[in-house]
Amino acid sequence: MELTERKKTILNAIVRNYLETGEPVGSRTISKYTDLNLSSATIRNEMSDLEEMGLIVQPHTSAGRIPSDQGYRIYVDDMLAEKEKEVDSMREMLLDKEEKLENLLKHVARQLADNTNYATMISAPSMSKNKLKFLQISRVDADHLLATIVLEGNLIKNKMIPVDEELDDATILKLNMILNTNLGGISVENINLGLIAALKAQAGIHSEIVGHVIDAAAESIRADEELEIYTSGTNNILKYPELSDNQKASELINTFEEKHDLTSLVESSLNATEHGIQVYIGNEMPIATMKDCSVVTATYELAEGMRGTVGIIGPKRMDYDKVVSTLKKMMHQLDDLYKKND
Amino acid sequence: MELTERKKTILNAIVRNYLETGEPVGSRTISKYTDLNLSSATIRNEMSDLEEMGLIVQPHTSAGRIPSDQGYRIYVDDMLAEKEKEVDSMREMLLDKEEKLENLLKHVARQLADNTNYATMISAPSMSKNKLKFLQISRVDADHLLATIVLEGNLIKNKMIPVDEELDDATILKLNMILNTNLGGISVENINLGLIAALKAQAGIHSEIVGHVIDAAAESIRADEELEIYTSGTNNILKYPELSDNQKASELINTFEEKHDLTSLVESSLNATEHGIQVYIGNEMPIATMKDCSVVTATYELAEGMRGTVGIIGPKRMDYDKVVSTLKKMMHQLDDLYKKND
DNA sequence: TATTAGCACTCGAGTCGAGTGAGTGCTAAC
DNA sequence: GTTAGCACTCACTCGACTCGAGTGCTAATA
Repeated sequence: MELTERKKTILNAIVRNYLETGEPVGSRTISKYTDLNLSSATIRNEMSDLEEMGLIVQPHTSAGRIPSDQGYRIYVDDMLAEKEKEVDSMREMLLDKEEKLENLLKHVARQLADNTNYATMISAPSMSKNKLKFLQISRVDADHLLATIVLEGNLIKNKMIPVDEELDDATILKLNMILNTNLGGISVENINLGLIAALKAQAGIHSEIVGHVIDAAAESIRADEELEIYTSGTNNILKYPELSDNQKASELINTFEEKHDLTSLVESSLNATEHGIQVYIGNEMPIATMKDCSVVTATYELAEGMRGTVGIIGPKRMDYDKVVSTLKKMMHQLDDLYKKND
Repeated sequence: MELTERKKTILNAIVRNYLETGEPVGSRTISKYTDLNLSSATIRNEMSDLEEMGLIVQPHTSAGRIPSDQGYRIYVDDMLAEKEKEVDSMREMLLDKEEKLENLLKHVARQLADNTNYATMISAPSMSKNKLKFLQISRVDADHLLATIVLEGNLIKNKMIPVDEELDDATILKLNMILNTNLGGISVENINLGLIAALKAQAGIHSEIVGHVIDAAAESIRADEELEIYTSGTNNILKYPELSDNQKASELINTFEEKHDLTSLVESSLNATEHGIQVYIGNEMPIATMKDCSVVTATYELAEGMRGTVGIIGPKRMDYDKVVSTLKKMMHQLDDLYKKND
């Protein structure tokens, strides 16, 4: 069966109405809601078709219809196409460019949650493509060295390295020289075994320490990779009856607190090459506990390769329109912020 | 009216029973539950007295009784006195001593949540009494210095310092010397204006940079002070009907996510000098959103002055007994961990 | 004097059935 | 192709009713 223009109009009307009320919507409502000037009976016929096409469903006989995941999908795709052109003004969000990255991210998450009344998440930018800018080893006490690693974008990592023998200043100086000349400007993912071997050869008897530093670099970056996700507005979930069922809500809240599961969403979103905004509806989601939710994600990029994901999580009947606008706005701000910052 | 031994037994029985079932408990139940061998009628008389004394309340006429905050208080105090002696074996919790502090704390929070089925929080240890161990300034690029600060216990802080003029190696070496000789071994709270002035004098034309480093030290430590609290098991709140009312649950979850409000609890607990364990019941709590909860807190100390708080948050009818045991056990482990580690 | 048995009373929770209304599908007429 | 009309479905509401756990009071008992 073909999805005629009229069917599309009716589907849109159903989705919109349902987004507002959260109640199944009936034929009579649509017959008044649209300017199609059709009687409820006609609408009923069309709705019957739409149901057959799998775009709407009836929770039970003699109830109105609600959109299926597929129905939402069509609505959302249309909306996104529409949004493409639209330049859109909304309440300015305040971002302070002087904040530490961590605080900035938390701030973004909170602002989005406050603006939308949904739960939000943001992942720290992935560092693996980021380049090493500065490395340094310092002697902290008799049996500890401190490795300090600065990445492009001035992100800093530290790692304590236990040592058996105390190193003298000259050795440390030499090691620092070796590290910086060989690794400066190299991206983390490009540090390969050959490079490591060459470094160790140069370090001579202290090759072990070089190994530690490299491990530290790799490890501390990878550790972050896994887990740095900030969330906000988790409690908003309880505002939507369809999610606040105890069992579901509990699982959702746990997903947000543990954060681990959210990484799959982040990855999925980062891998999607299309226009920044990505929408996952119900079962399209890579996370099982979220099958009753929708998520709108966007990808931001602070510097070459430093990309992260922002996501807004709500019920399937979330206000996609507003969420997409808000996200786009936020993305612009983040972009601006970085460009000025650099 | 006096709280006779018999009344106390009955009160205890009521509390215990209510902790288990969450239902108001009636006189007949108690008459069987205790070995007092009293008829329900006698119990009723006693209960009537207990109610008059404000230790139990009736949710409505013709319902059983439930403990009031005051009633819980008596029960808990008794229990704590009892626990004082008890050495207690329970399922070993796994703590890996090699973890980063942050991960260790998260781990502790999660373990406690898993073990108790309540929500948990842990504050990072307060640093202000901690001593500076090692300071260092490095030139990262033409217009940025990196200040690295290591505290006793090997906690590391970093701060980027923008500079106008590029400093030569000799100057940086000199500044590092000044910083380490003057500040090494000093606790953060003991850095006063006189000391700062002396430092700046020594630094000569680079006094501004010294000021920045000190600011960085103070600021980064204070910033942590405010906010480093980790939570786990927030979703457990929804397991208890008396808390999972939408409005209350939402506020609670928010308190846990924003974490800011939890600081008052941390402070209150740190200030209480008594035997490590502290119990807050209902309105005794410094946090308004938690007036239907109880919190059991414990204080841990990793090093001289580095004290933090662990808290377990549940409904007023939480299993105080188990919670206290679990907390004590955890505290021992943390203590052991540090002593071996050092 | 303390304890107990007995009884009337209260009140929340659950069950049942009738009534209501929003909604559908189908059919026949326009 | 559209519409009016009608029978039918089904969740929801609401009041009447029952049930049972629990209380307080009184009078009898040890």
